[in-house]
Amino acid sequence: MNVHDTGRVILPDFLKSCERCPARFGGVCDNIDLDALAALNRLAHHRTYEAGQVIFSESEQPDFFANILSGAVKLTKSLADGRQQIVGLQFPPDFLGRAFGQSHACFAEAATRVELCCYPADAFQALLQKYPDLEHRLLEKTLDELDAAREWMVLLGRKTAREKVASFLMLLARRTNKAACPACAEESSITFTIPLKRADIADYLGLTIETVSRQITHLRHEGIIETGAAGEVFVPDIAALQAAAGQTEGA
Amino acid sequence: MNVHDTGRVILPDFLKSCERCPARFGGVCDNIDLDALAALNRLAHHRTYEAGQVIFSESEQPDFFANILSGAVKLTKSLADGRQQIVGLQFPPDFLGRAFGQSHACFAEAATRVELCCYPADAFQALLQKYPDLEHRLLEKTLDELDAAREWMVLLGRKTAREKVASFLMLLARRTNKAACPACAEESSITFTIPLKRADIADYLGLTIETVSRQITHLRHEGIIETGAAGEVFVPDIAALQAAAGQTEGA
DNA sequence: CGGGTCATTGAACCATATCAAGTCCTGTGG
DNA sequence: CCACAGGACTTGATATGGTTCAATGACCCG
Repeated sequence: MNVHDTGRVILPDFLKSCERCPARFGGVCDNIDLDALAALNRLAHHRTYEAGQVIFSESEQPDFFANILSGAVKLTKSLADGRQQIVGLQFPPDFLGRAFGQSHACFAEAATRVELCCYPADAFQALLQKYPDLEHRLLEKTLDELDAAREWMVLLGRKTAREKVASFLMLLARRTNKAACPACAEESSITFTIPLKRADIADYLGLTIETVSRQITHLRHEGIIETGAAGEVFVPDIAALQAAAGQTEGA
Repeated sequence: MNVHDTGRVILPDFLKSCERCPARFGGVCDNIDLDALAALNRLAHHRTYEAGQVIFSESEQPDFFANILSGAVKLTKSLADGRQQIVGLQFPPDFLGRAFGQSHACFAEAATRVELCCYPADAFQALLQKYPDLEHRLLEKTLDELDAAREWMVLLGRKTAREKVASFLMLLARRTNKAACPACAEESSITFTIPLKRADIADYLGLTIETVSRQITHLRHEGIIETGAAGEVFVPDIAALQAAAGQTEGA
């Protein structure tokens, strides 16, 4: 993960729209020089997708890249017979799209209502070339995603259903609150909302919806989580959930 | 994947040692400007590891990065109780190491005898800053690895044991021969050697050694592969193996 | 109230794990 | 040349976690 130090910089007036941007800290546009930011700003246009809408599809040539401003995006890949796997779940301030590729190699779909800050593909790639700072940020973010993907490979290959579900809840606890409130990382309890249907969770964890449902029920009976309406989850003791998730040795 | 166009450039004398390097095409040092290449060349020193030797370990701060010149490297992560998952299998001309990180987030071990072309970490990162070309190449390679990791997530989460083993063999067929002979991609049959023990294959595929063994036997009985001594595999009809591997929709 | 989607629960089944021999290969020493 | 020891792999029998199939329940919206 990256240290953000642009917070100190006061943006000039014409970058007002970036000042309060949810992707301001941690996005590709964070911690780059002002010229680059200004150029990006000129390129940007916002777009909104409703839950379930396709953002781009596999094998389609990228025509734009984007920062996620709000909501959650599923990246999925499927086998010829329809089996699906979610290969990435993205939240603000993640970057969306595969630079320098013939195609995004996967399918992106809004899991909830999603707001994006979009850049036309060609122009963005030109900026990457012009501003090494920007390319550096993209590299950092790509490396972080690679780390996350590998962490998930451990989950998919070696964890039990219970550990998978617990890990998924831990991920949400971390991702959906870090942005909102970096300080509350210290809290020992937490509340958040699951932005996915059971079918999506199953596709993310390499399980079936029935197994996901059973494991959630099981965690509830154990007192590790409490559930409310509309996918609300309360975790009284994060450490207990963490333990149920099984830890990777390094961490 | 990237197009290599440096082939046309004739290297000056003092870069002789790079001229015949197995990482010359496709490595981080491919397709960068001559100054950058010369700087890398000055930094580089070769190192050899025997099969089974640890190259670096998780949580250790990176002190060098490297190109793989020959052999195969396993990147593994494990859970606290010892369950293991191989999260990356690297061949020439792959890049080894996590730039800009507090730690490599995984454990690297030589799967076979391995030759590396190593760069001291600090100096290499300084070059990344100095030569955007080089950083660009690293970004491209990182993006390719992310694609590969996601492809593998589909395998881990959604493929059957038979498909997993067939996919693994396809991977070897592609990786161990592409470098050696780009042209033979067109052949319909192929021979290669499995550079891993059953235990490693199992850790790569999220299976047990017994299951791996049974599936290999099964593929042999079906006539999809023939096996010789020392892990040699002959695939009479690549398309048949490809079919057994299950295809991801886009491909 | 009725029809749809989504989630939960139960029962039976099956793919893969687990446990336990056995076999093959290779190198070593007599 | 044979005996044999150890590791890697294979094969078999059994167990089980997770899937599959089927029914039911909860909620929403018109």
